[in-house]
Formats: sequence, structure tokens, C-alpha cells
Amino acid sequence: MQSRPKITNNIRHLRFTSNEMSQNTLASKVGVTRQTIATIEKAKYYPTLELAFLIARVFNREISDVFKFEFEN
Amino acid sequence: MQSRPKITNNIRHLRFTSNEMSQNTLASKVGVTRQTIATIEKAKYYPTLELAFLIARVFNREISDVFKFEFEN
DNA sequence: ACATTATGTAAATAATTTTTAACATCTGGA
DNA sequence: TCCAGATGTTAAAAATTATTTACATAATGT
Repeated sequence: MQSRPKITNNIRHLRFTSNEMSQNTLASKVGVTRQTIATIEKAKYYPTLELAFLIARVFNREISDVFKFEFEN
Repeated sequence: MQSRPKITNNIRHLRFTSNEMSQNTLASKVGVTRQTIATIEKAKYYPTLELAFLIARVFNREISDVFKFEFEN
């Protein structure tokens, strides 16, 4: 993997529409630290496939509903 | 992330039904080395979300069609 | 005013993924 | 037979993701 296409996510929005779930609550549901959630929300780096699956499951969504890959062409 | 649930994939099957695409060809299409594809096919480790998206796109599939998360419970 | 909760951010370290290089076997075709 | 392509595997190094600790601000409620 070289270039680094953009992956956006709507975790923040999903948290607030899920009974205003805090970063902390989401973090413990998927077994990571709060900072990991915060950093992923801000898209400073991309989660592993495993973590992406876990997060999507918390919100009862598909990965592709939570994370959007921006294909440039 | 701690426990390590299982994620399986059908990359190998998709390669063969896609004009018998070799590991090498898939690797260069997504910009990684052949060894990375081989190791992911054997599920020795899980790809990043980014690589998962790229692989799914090569086969015109959704991530959830290529990778299956085994939820225990 | 004080305590608590939520969030932002940074730095060092740990863990995992990816690369590179090497060598192996197997198969098909020239 | 010989060569090339495809795949398996291993080991060390590089790159990326995740953890931990720490300190910061803002908002809310008592």
C-alpha cells in the first residue's frame, strides 16, 4: 500500500444518534482506548479491518455504512 | 483491541473466478507485495481497512462480501 | 466553587501489518 | 530438459496502528 486514499467515517454522528454514546463507552465496547476512537474519528489514521468490523457492529451497520472510501477515479 | 476474533476471506476463490488472477496481479493492482496477499489469504494476519477496501474493489464487491467476521456470541 | 464527564492532543512505547529478500516446490510449455 | 510463472514460507527491517500516561479545555450538575 503506498498512495493513501482517503477513508472518511461517520462514527461521531453514529455515536450521537445512538443514545449519545461517549467515546469512552464506544471504546470499551470494542476493547480499545478512548484515544484510539478519538484518533480514528478525526481520521488521523485508519483502523484495522478487525476494529472496523467491531465498530460497525456496535451500531448495527455494515462497514461500508460507517466508513467511506474515496476512490479518486 | 485485544481478544482477536476470526476474520475469514474468500480472496483465493475470487481470484480464480476473476480470470484466474494471480497473487502477483492482485498485489500490483492494490499496490502491495505478493507476500502480503499470500499472508492475508492464509489469514495469518488481518489487512488494514484501507487494503480491505482496495481488494474488495478489484473484485467489484463490498468488504463484507470478501471478508467475514466470525462473531462469537 | 467544586467535582465529574467528555473531548482534544502530544509523546513515548508496544503491537501489528507490510516490505524486502531469499529459497523452496510444483506445473506447463518451448 | 530447461525455463518461466505461480505459490509457500521464513526472517529481519520498516511502516503503521494502538496503548499508555499525561495534561489541557469545556460543559454540566450539585
